[in-house]
Amino acid sequence: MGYVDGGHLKAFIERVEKLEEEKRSIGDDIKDVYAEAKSMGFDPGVMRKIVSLRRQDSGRREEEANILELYLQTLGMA
Amino acid sequence: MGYVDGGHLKAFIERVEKLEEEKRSIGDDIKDVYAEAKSMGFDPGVMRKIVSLRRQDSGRREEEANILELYLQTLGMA
Amino acid sequence: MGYVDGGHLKAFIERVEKLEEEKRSIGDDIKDVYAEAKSMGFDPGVMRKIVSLRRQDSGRREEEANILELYLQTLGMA
Amino acid sequence: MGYVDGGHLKAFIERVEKLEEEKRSIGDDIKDVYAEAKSMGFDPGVMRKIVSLRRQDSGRREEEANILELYLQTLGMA
DNA sequence: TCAGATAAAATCGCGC
DNA sequence: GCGCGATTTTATCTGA
Repeated sequence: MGYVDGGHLKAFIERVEKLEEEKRSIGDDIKDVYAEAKSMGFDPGVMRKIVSLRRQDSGRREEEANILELYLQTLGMA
Repeated sequence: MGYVDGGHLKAFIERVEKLEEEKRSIGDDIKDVYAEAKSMGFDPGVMRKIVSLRRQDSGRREEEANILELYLQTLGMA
Repeated sequence: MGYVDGGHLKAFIERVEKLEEEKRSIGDDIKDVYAEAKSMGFDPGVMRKIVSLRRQDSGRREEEANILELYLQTLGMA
Repeated sequence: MGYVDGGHLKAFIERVEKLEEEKRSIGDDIKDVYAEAKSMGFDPGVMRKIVSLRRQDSGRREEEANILELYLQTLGMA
């Protein structure tokens, strides 16, 4: 122990950093969309709520599917 | 008063949702990189710390470190 | 700058640590409840899902109230 | 098969929810302490770091710090 | 600039 | 012991 393959480590770190940069860039794009919408008279706060509610909806649907499956498993095990 | 252009609103919402989906996808890619690194013997926890350290603006980091140092000394922990 | 009231700082830190200890203790109590339920034949996984869904429900109700208020404000401003 | 004792289940769920409510309440208390400290001129961010440092098991902290150091040296960042 | 809300990151704990 | 998911904590962002 004590040896580290610096070349590989560096490559991994840089891949992560590149991906994080892309992610940040998309985050900026999202902000731009809200700004553009706002400039056209839409309320960004309301828009964010809508997006959030729609996200929760799909999340909840998934959860419900999961719990259904769990119930079936539980019954199947009994 | 009270009129909302639903067509434009819908388009904006969908653009945001598409971008958020891409963002999530990149997040998954990042997880994959860490997993791959781990499978080669690297410690993902430490790698994350490195990425985090590099991400922080060094100026602010030093500033905060100084305050922390001061507090620790005050508490007799340094 | 450079002076820190160590007495007050220490007191605050200790208050936080005491509260965190209580929080951890309650977390343990929760685990105990699940364990007890499991010993009586209930499925902890299913129970957690139920608790989670009920929590989401109240959260969603709040969010819907928020968005309603936002809409009203938006209309009131128009 | 398929029978569930709803009375007991409901009781367990409610015990969990009550405990979770208490936990949330203590979380709020902690936030209050930080707010009060801030109002007296302390830096909450730094205070959180101190609490975090004290919480960490020092043995494990040293272990991880060593690996981090090794990686940083390998990358030429140390 | 600050508080409050939102989202991201790190950590923790469970089940497999 | 490992991955996965939930929780918690941190950081960012928005609006006052």
